[in-house]
Amino acid sequence: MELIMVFKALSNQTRINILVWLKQPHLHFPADELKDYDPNLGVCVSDIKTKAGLSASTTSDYLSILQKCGLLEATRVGQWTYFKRNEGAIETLNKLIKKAF
Amino acid sequence: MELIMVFKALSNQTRINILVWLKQPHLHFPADELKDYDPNLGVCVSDIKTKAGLSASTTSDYLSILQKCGLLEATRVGQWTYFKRNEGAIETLNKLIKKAF
DNA sequence: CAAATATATCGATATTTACCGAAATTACGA
DNA sequence: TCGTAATTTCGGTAAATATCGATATATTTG
Repeated sequence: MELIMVFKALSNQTRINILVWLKQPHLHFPADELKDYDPNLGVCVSDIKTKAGLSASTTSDYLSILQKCGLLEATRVGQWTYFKRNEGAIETLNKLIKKAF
Repeated sequence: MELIMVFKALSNQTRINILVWLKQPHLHFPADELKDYDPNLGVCVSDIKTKAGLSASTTSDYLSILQKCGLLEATRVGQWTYFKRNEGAIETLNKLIKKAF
């Protein structure tokens, strides 16, 4: 995990929000608004797009940025891509930050 | 402390380095290369500039960015400005990150 | 297979950031 | 008070990031 990549990923309010929303999906994505949700897989791109109020392309970009630095994991199921937090990586990040700083 | 400001400040390798260097100044700024060092005040801009290999203006910019988001503290003594880590803020940051993510 | 849906990728433009050198500011010392 | 040193501020240019719409790629379904 590249600390600087993580910090770049997190220097955008929407990307911070996505990480927070995905901590408790049921809280931030009301069930009746969710097109698709599987606790094991996470939330699909469209639902995050709607919540963030961004275009599909930007949303896809953001999720990809968060994934590439390790904070999110993606699972493709049919036409959907579900994203969820990589809790292990987030814990590692906390330790890294505590150690480095 | 604005989390996003901190992340922006840290999305630059040199600024990350500065924070790490200032954790143990004696280790990263050999005594015989230090123009000025006071454990209570920190390290002066010129010494950080030399270590970072950047221009004076960029170094000043970077230090100011780190200071504005709360990670560093500055003390002006005569013609020198000494910078040191704000350990309290860094601890707060760790807690904030742990809580938010 | 054709149409529809979800997502990803590809330019394109606007904004932000990275850095620099020059100039301004402040402090010191002869 | 003049010259020198340390730092900051001020433009300026180059590179990176933000964000979009259009297009491309899968996948599902009629």
